[in-house]
Amino acid sequence: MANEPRVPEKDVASRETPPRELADRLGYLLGRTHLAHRERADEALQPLGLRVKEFGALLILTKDGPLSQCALAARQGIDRTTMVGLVDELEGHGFVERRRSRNDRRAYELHVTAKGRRVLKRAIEATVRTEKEFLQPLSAKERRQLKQSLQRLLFI
Amino acid sequence: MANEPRVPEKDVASRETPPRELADRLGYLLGRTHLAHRERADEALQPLGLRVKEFGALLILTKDGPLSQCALAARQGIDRTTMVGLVDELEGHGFVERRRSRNDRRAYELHVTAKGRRVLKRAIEATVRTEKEFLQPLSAKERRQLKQSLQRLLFI
DNA sequence: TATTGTTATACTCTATAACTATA
DNA sequence: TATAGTTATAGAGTATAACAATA
Repeated sequence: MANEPRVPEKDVASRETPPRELADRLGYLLGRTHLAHRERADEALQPLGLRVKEFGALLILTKDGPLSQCALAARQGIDRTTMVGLVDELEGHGFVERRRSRNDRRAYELHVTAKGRRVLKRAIEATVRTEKEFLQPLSAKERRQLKQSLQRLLFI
Repeated sequence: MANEPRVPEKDVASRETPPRELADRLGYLLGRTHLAHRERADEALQPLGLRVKEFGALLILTKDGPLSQCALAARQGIDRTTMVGLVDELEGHGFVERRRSRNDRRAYELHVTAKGRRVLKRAIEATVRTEKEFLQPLSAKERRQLKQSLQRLLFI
């Protein structure tokens, strides 16, 4: 059975008075920035029938697919039992096809459909636009440095 | 009744292969960085009987208290029904006291105890240390710029 | 025996609705 | 009527345990 939550969340970013005591703590800044950005990204993806998690799955499958559900789950860092519902939803929208693998008949090969590729293209455009708008307050140089710093923190 | 979850989460930051397709997307970078940092912060706070949310509450109460539960909830951007359990936990540890307000006998005044102030001092030290370790890969200038950029994105 | 996909189940987090006591 | 705190409840998200089919 597919998950069908799709409930519009409250605007977390604007519903509270910013606590001055926390405004200089890295954890607070990261958390609030992440939340604010994800809200806008989900908003931009909603008309396409995607959320950020499904967008990520579609992106990975398109670049590196076909993959099994287990392999995809590992790539996204989620449990394989959670992946069932995620693929149900992608398949329900016609973005992905489950094909039994010839080599290993326990596993599926997840194939992105033509419709899936079309929606991914639009989703990429939408999220690139969101990112640009979100980074508006920063100069081009500051944007580059922000992303570089985050990458260094993650991948070093 | 107080919440007593306190379940050690999996190490989300290290359990997956970084998908190259996502490594340049702002949303992915913010999400992973936030998660990785919060894991370390929760780890550092756990011996003190705190998690990041309770740490924030204690911080706000110490700087701007006494506050009512509603006022504190508004400051933290959470629901007042959720605040009940949070204060239960803080009171259970002896970090905070509920005193009936004289002016408005429906409301409490939340007072930080001496024990609460002691633990907050240690919690601040622990999280400052965590932040420093986390930002290690960056130069002093890069750290300043990272936090400044995040603040600009949030508060402008 | 181990692994893939699946279901049932449970746990965490959080919010809504409804209650009480005060205002 | 409205608000502070509380409880019961429900929903969303995600994980663990157990199962069938296959390796």
